[in-house]
Amino acid sequence: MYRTIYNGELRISDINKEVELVGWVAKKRNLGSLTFIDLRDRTGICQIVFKENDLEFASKLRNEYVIHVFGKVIERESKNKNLPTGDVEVLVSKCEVITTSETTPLIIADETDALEDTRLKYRYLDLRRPIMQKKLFERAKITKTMRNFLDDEGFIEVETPVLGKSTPEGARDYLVPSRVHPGEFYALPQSPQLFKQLLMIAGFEKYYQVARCFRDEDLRADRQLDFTQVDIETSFMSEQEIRRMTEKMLYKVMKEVKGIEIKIPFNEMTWQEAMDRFGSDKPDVRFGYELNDLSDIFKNSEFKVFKECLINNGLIKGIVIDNQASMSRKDIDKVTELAKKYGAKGLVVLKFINNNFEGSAAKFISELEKEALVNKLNLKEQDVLFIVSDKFNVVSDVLGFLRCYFAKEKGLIKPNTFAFLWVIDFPLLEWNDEDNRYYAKHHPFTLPKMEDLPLLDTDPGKVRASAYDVVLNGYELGGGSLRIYDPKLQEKMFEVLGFSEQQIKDNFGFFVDAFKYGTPPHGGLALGLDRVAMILTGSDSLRDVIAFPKNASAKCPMSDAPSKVSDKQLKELHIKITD
RNA sequence: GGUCUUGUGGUGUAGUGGUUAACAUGUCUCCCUGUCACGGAGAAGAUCGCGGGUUCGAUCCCCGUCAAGACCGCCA
Repeated sequence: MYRTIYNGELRISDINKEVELVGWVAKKRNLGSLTFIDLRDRTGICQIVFKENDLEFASKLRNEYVIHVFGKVIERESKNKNLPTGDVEVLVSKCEVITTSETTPLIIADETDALEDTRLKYRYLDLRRPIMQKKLFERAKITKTMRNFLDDEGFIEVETPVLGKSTPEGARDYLVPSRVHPGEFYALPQSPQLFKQLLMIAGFEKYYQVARCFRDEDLRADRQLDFTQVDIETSFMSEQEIRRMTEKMLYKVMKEVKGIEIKIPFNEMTWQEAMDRFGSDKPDVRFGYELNDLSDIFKNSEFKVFKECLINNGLIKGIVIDNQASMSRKDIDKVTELAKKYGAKGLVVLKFINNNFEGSAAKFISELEKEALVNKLNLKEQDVLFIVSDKFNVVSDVLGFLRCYFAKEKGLIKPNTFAFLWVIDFPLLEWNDEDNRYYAKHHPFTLPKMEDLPLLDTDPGKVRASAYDVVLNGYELGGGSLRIYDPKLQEKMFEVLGFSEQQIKDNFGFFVDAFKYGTPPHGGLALGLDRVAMILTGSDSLRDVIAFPKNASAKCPMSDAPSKVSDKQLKELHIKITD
């Protein structure tokens, strides 16, 4: 036996107990004939004291040594109100060094000085920091709460294969070469989509899985190569029922993990409304700065930029930022640069000062237009109006970004506020100019809205889907849909997407076959567990809630993966490196 | 694939066309009986990412390269 109690659990009620403790030396304070050591384990730290005969031993102890301590719990002469264990300390009677430690390359404390690269290289030390442990404990609690909820609701957890079949749609697949079948490859799942639908056909009715998913795309602060989804599928449930159930689950998570009672049901917004008002299909609704359509006001504009935009079926929209008129030429240039990054050709900036507009484009605005703007936008002194004129997508992207940018700049985003939202009625399809065809916005198995079915032949881009996303603070937490269960409709979908008979057979043959044998209406959703954990722990990056993440260039700085393999391995896999 | 930013003792930063390369923290030694970001005194520790160029002289300017970060593209 190593310990009788955890370090972080010692309290005044333990006084006079003889205890055994283990842990890491977090800090040593040598006062001459008295030495204090903060001993850390996963529960926290407690102070141990060395006196008299033990002082020589204490002098040999260094940070991060693992030690085994025997002693008596005593009340402190001077207490520390900042520590849960601050009323007591352990007077050492015997101490053993279990293992020693070299000087660590980073400071093991909540406030470490190391950059992320160093932290990832020595991740096992980074994870020794109490704040990192707290985040992973919190993540585990989120998973556990979800599992408990789904178990209680009668769901069965089923594991689906990691080695599967490559599918053409969606993200780039991670491929795994087959040794037994030269020239053939497995793909790692981007999601267990097909399998969970097959489980519905099999008749399980309620399935879930905490599933690892893989996508070979570039990383971001909120994107990893491999990530975890809480994947859910149900039979015989309506869209509303699935949403209500998801809300109940998130309610429970928020209550048990954060102690916050969120409002359910969540607000709902159609995709069209989200795009029109916020320029995003995952809007952060913790602040305003909504988009306004100004096309009408400028319909007779003499301003060349606006005029040409409207002729080319574009539109003119703007956002109003309050108390922003003090921004300098330099600030405006910076914001314009950012806008260009999101595809804008330019940005019209109008300051509202002394009941008039200032800015390089102000001279192109007629008196009539000015009046209309002031009335429509309810402008106040020192407001600044940012206008973008372009195609719908560009206008939305740019203004959607700018509203978030200014909200951050102005500190409108308060920590520990959570704005959940459903975005519903997504478009079924998305046109791709490059490939000159439609792609499924969600995936090819998404059920179109029944009332929009006739449009599938006449105007496929207008068809809405029974698809929904749950959004939190501007992040897409997850999404789902009802699935097609009529083989004829599925055939039609493949047709609209431009798949040939052969392609369907090769890629989805087994799946299409299964639908011939009695398919229940079904649907579900998948929640990005990493993102939920990131937001609930108040982290800026997914990497803070994943134990061993990849860095931005898809490498693991600790293990140095990916790495070269031997010629022997390559030969077995029938693979040749060409460049 | 692209844009931008960064690279200086173990760690994190400052700085300069000619320096003994600065500061904090960490490390080591000595002193200290109530510390808890302990305090005091001292010491060690850096080919200024790598290669080339400009220059009498480059850590500094230029080019290339490598590495890291943020974002765009991409992520059904």
